Amino acid sequence: MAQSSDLCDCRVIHRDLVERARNMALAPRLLEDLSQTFKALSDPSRLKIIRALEQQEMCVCDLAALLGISESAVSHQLRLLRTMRLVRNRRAGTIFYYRLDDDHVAGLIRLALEHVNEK
Amino acid sequence: MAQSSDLCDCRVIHRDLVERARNMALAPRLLEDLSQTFKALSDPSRLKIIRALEQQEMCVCDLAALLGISESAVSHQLRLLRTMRLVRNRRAGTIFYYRLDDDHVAGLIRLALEHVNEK
DNA sequence: TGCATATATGAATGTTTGCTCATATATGCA
DNA sequence: TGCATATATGAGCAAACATTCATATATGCA
Repeated sequence: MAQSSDLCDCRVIHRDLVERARNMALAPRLLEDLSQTFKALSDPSRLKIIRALEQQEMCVCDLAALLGISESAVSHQLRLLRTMRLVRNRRAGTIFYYRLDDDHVAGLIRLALEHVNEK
Repeated sequence: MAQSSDLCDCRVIHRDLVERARNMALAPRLLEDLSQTFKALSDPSRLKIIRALEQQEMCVCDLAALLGISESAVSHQLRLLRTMRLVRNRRAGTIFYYRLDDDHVAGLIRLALEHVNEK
């Protein structure tokens, strides 16, 4: 393992800053989860789904009608959102109703909207 | 324009819910900006950069040393982050120091970390 | 002015992603 | 049990992406 030997590169201007940042770096696993979470929010179709579920439970075929894409496509996206624990579902017969998993999701959308609107 | 004629599809189970969600949908432009913002946060390299800049200003070559990737790659990523107004820079001679653009960025990271940690 | 340094930009490339189509599963009801 | 409905899953493909390499720009200094 390159300990901090890779800091010996002459192109590093501020070693102390680099070292400090390195010490406070997130664990690789955490970093990966974080990026996957943001990635799940980075697609317009998935954002539309989340916005809709902020207001009400909806089933797969309703979401497909809302977005104007196939139910298969919606199902694929919902699986991804479920994997990231952004949405969850409940079964009612053959129908699955989806809703947001927790409050963080809506919070993230709200904060990002604030950022975008502040031009 | 398909008014609400596209709601006549027989696969729509709950027309009222679909209609309500449609009425509250985000403007296409806003939706696109939102997804681009999250996309900017969805890459591990860019997240490392942002985490580092949460603590201190840093220049391009320091960030390259920290991440272990080329300065060119860092520069490309910084341009993307600048475009999304997530970071900004100041010039000091030939060196550019980067920092976070506003408080929303750190807030988004904090919220997403809460979500990820709540297993 | 001319050279060195620090960063930016463009083209090229291997990888990832979102959708479609076809097929599988699982529940409800006759 | 057998068929219809609602959703899930897998393979395949075009588009988008992150990095590298080569080159361009711009500041500082001799």
